Amino acid sequence: MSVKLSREFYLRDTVTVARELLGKCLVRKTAHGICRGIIVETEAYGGRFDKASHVFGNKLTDRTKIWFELGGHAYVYLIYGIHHCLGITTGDKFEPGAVLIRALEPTEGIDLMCNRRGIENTQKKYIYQLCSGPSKVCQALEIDKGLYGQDLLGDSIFIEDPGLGDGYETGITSRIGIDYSGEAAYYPWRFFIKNNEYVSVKNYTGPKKVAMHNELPLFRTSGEQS
DNA sequence: GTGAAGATTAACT
DNA sequence: GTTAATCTTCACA
Repeated sequence: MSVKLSREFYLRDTVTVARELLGKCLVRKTAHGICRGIIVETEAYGGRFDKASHVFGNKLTDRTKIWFELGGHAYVYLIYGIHHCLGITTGDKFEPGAVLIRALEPTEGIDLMCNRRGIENTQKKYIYQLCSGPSKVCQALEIDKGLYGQDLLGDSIFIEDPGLGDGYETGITSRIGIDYSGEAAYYPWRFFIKNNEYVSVKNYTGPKKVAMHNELPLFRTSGEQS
C-alpha cells in the first residue's frame, strides 16, 4: 500500500531529500486522469552556498518565494523561454532548498502521457523517452506555472512511497547544465537509479571531476558558511 | 525601460 | 557535435 510522503520528509536538507526521492512515486491528477511514475533521477539545489541554485545567497524574488515556505511544495519555472521544470522544495525559510525532478519511469497513465508528449509509437524505446528529462516530465504530466506553489500534501500533485525499499543502486554525478556556476558545477548532487533505462543522460561523468566531500558546503540552520 | 542569460529539447550536420 | 527555438526573470540604469 502506497503512503503519501509526510511534511517531515521534505523538511530535511535538500541532498538527503534528493537521494531519498529515488524510488518514490510522483502522482499527478487532472481532469484527464491520473498519472504515476517512479522517480529515477534527481538533482539537489541548496540555498545559500550553491552558486547553481536560483536562491544562491538566499535571493528572494517573485520566482523563488516558494523556497522560503515550508518544504513540500511545487517549484515550477520556465527555462529557455520554452520549457517548464519541476522542483520539490525542501527545508524551510532558514534553509531553502529544492530538488529538481529530472526523470520518471512511467507506471500509470502512459497513454495520457504519450498523448501530451505527442508520442504515438508505444514501443519500449519510445516509452523510455517519455519522461527522460526535466521538461519532458512536465510535458507528460501537464505541469506548468499554474502548479507553482502547490502543496504536495494536496491532491493534484503529490509523491508517495510505493514500498520499493532500497532495492536499487544509487548512481551519483555532478549536475547537468550548470557549467556557468564555478565550483558548484562539480558538486556530486545528481542522483539516479543505476541501470535504469528511464534516466535522462546515461554515462554522464560531469564537466571534469566531482568535488571531494570536504569541499562541499554544509547545510545548517544557522551559523557560518563552509 | 533595457538587455543578457538560462537546472532544455529536438533537429540538424 | 552544433544550433535554433523562445520569453520570463532579474540586475541595473
